[in-house]
Amino acid sequence: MTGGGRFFARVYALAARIPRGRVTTYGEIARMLGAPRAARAVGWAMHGNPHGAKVPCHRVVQRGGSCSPSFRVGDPGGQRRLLEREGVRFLLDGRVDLEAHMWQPRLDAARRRRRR
DNA sequence: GGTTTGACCCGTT
DNA sequence: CAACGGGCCAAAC
Repeated sequence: MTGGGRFFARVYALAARIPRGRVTTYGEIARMLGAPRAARAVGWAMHGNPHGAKVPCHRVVQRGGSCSPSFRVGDPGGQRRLLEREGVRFLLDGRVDLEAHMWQPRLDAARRRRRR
């Protein structure tokens, strides 16, 4: 509501909730926040991410599953390496298999309940 | 308080 | 399939 840049805070909070080995898209985050057109703003929040490693921004990819074009962690393809390290599988095109790794809070919660 | 920017998304060429 | 342009939104300058 009111005030201010709660938007960023919400983006960070949501991104921080992304489980390991799971990914989501900027647009999806925007949608969860109630602003389906604010994908750009989400990317911006990540750009100014003050929380550092607290917010796994590397788990946020583009809609098609491709890694962010300007994502630099010091090494080219660093994001992919990080994701692969978490067990995320990549397609031959170099894109994340969203079908398999798209973060779905609902399913994740259910999965936890089953202790999967 | 208007202008610029930016780690996006989608339709068209 | 790659390139281009327009739209949308929220912060920084």
